[in-house]
Amino acid sequence: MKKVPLSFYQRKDVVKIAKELLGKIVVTNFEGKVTSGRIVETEAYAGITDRASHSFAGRRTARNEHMYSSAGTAYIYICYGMHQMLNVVTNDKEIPDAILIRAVEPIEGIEIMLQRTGKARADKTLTRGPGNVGKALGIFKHHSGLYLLDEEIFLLDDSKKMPDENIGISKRIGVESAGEDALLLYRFYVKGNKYVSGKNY
DNA sequence: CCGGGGATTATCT
DNA sequence: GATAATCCCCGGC
Repeated sequence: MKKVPLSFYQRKDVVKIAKELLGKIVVTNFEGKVTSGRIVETEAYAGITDRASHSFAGRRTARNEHMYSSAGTAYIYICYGMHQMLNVVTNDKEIPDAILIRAVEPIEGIEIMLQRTGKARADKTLTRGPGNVGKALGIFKHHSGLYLLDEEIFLLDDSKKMPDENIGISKRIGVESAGEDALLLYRFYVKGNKYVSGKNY
């Protein structure tokens, strides 16, 4: 299986890329512990024009600095003081587009994921929702800035095509304070997959 | 299955 | 000092 190439991330249309990330496989390899899962839910955050984006209106701080990195960088931040959220940075350097990985379907290293999350069983909550994805894959804020073509966090493409009729589209979750931008249809998910968060599947 | 509310702290004002 | 791109548990049905 091949890594998702840099050219995939370098394109300009972050919403299109968010949709195309469905079906790709996220792998983490930290200290010899390999865990992976198939992406089943994503959300696009469209840089400086998107009121729901951390980089809206060009806001740039220590937290969101990696949104401005070149395509194929991981942007990880802490939400609600405890959840580690994994994003994929797209578009040119200095253009802060990113895609939040909201849910994956576990593939490899399920025992490790159970240890990390403290769960007794591998049920649908193991990797459902962005906070759980970060926890199961062992992702922390200090991993922000890693390059997705290196060996610690990367994406694989198994060449299976995700048919359009299997893809659901909706507004994003938890961004009510973004005004009218909260209505944008920037969330994509695999219809019927039990790991998709929310009730919308 | 569904809704309400508490947890918990980095980050920004 | 307020907010946050969330999660879990609990009670009710």
